[in-house]
Amino acid sequence: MASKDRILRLKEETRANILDAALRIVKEEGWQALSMRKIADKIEYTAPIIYEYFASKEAILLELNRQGYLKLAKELQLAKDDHNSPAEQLEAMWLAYWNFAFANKELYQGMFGITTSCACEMVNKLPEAELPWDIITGSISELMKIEDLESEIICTKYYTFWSIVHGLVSINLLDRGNSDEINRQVLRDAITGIIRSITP
Amino acid sequence: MASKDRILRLKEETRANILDAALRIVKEEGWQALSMRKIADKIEYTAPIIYEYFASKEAILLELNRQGYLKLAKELQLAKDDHNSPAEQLEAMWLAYWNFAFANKELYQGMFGITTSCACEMVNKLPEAELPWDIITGSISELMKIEDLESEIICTKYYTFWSIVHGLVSINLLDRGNSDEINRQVLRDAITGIIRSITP
DNA sequence: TAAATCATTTAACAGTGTTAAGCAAATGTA
DNA sequence: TACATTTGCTTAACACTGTTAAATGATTTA
Repeated sequence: MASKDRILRLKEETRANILDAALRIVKEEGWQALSMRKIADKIEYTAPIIYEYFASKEAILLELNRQGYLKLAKELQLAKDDHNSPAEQLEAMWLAYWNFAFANKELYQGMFGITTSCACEMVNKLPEAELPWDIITGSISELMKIEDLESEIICTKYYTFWSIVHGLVSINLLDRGNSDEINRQVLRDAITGIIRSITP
Repeated sequence: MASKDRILRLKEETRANILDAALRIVKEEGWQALSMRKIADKIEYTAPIIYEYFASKEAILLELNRQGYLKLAKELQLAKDDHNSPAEQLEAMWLAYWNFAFANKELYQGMFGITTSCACEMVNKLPEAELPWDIITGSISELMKIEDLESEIICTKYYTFWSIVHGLVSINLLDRGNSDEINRQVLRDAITGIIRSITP
């Protein structure tokens, strides 16, 4: 009886190992270099065994992204909890978003890269309460004193925020035109600018 | 003697055909589906012939991107020429940028997609006068009454502009959270906001 | 007409994701 | 203990990828 548990635990472990190996390869050699056989090598198995844990390579990428969204949500929540006023919360959250992107470059590329079009579908499959979207719009609606989280105005403001931060992030991920500090300042200016513009 | 010319002309033509076929495949089936054999099929040759015209698949992608940058620059210049004041020029140019992105979705993805890291290196290999960068910073420096196009302040403002527009574009390319009109309005607001903030 | 060059194709290599078949060890059953 | 069954894992294979070398057949040159 208990051996069943042990086996299940082992299975869960190799599943985690697969994901871990995949992410390690991506960090070392980039998304392009990720292959099933390389993953298998890293966990000291042969390739077909992976299909016992994931239906396809795509499924592995999807799961990595899912974990990325959860991780991002967790860090946003952490940043939010550190502050009381919605304005401070928003600033802290978008800075946390920025930090997440650079601390997890490859993950972020997978999650929000233009070519990986799964981002949208993926986001919708996550547990609602833990979505980055909800955590942030909460503060926006509080700041604007609008109850309905799904209202058009909240949605628009959220997208404005997201666009600016994501734009800065992605341009820095591919070009790094300015120094870190300058870009951080641009980010800060943009964020406080929007916050001011939506503060009643 | 003249036959040499004819042959050269034919060669130039098939080179263009290769690029054309590649872009058509990408538009029909996405970047992921692009393969040498498919290109060869479309131009009614076999795959190895492509290597007479391009060193590798990567080289084809690079050339497609190059053409994309030139096309974008041309449209920016066109938009610029339609207006006199630098403020109007900037608004028109960023709207043209936005329109280019959606009229050439796949091309834009290739040019500025996070995962395709060639964007930065590519841009630097283009004839200077025709770079998007130069066309836009010209108007910024005129508006701010600063001579030096390479000065830090101009550079920063350019990146601020670019980040916001690119952010809006790329999020709309993967999510389309709002309607077209709303996003266009967000874009307009953002652009006029920055223009106002840098107008002396 | 013979030689040389050119354009193009076929065949092949190493790699990819994925599936099916096989094997060998562990487990369940009598 | 002996047999049957399931499990874990590997080998072999398929269709595809980018790319290269060799072979072929047509065209130009001498």
